[in-house]
Amino acid sequence: MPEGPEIRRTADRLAEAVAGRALASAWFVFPALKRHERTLRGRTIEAISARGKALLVRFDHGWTLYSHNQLYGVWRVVAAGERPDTARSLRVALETAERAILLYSASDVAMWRTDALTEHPFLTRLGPDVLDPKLDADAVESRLQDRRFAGRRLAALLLDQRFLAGMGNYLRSEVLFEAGIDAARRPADLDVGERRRLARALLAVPARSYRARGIEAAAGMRADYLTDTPDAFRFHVFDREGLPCEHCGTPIRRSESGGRRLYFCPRCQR
DNA sequence: CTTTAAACCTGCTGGC
DNA sequence: TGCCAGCAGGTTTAAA
Repeated sequence: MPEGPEIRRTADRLAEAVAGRALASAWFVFPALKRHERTLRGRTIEAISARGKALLVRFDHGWTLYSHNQLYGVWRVVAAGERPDTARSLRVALETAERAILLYSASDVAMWRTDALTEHPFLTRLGPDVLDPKLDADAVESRLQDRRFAGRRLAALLLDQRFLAGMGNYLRSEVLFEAGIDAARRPADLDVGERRRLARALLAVPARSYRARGIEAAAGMRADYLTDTPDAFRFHVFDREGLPCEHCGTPIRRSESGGRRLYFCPRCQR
């Protein structure tokens, strides 16, 4: 689901189940995609990957399926022929001989030719993926100094997928806390040390979340991320309003920015 | 240009 | 139990 680490984990899980396999059938609820059902039959799923919060399924005939889960989309892996009893609405079903991958609830789904000059319009606007292992702190630092981004408040910038794809709302709070920087600051106003700390946190926090299997290791949605499973990603500020900061003991505060929840330590973040 | 507010997609939770 | 409002980890659009 939602942020970059969770989407990438989903891609891993789907790839493990069906990548390299031939499709026995394909089904779409969307009228615009119906015509692909026939052409996909017998095609091989070459790869399943994530780019930011977009999930991509590449087929061997030069087409790629794009899906965006927004807040509610869910990909599931089931045995071939199985259709779990759920209130969610099924949107896509890709079935191999042994297993099927099912997309529920998402409405932002498209197919496009992978070798076409025009990429999916959403992808062309994305910045580098925060989870890309080739992305290093130097690159993030120089991006912070890019004049497209340097004058913007970090609160808004860290959610902007054109800056870094895959960032999201819980990561925003956690990255700023890790860097010790207030969300109202702008990249242009940071000193060298602060900029360095922010660049490192922008890479380290999402990577840590990904390694911990994101915030839904336990498999569901809300509530699950509050339970302290040993290998789960642990929040330091997000969803911790009123609890003491682990560094200084000051109560964590909650505010709103861009209509989204923002949590921070008023003392540690300057 | 940036920021803000509202709308939209859908599902879950809590209160009455 | 059932209904409804409110909220949600996202994004787009229009207005300020």
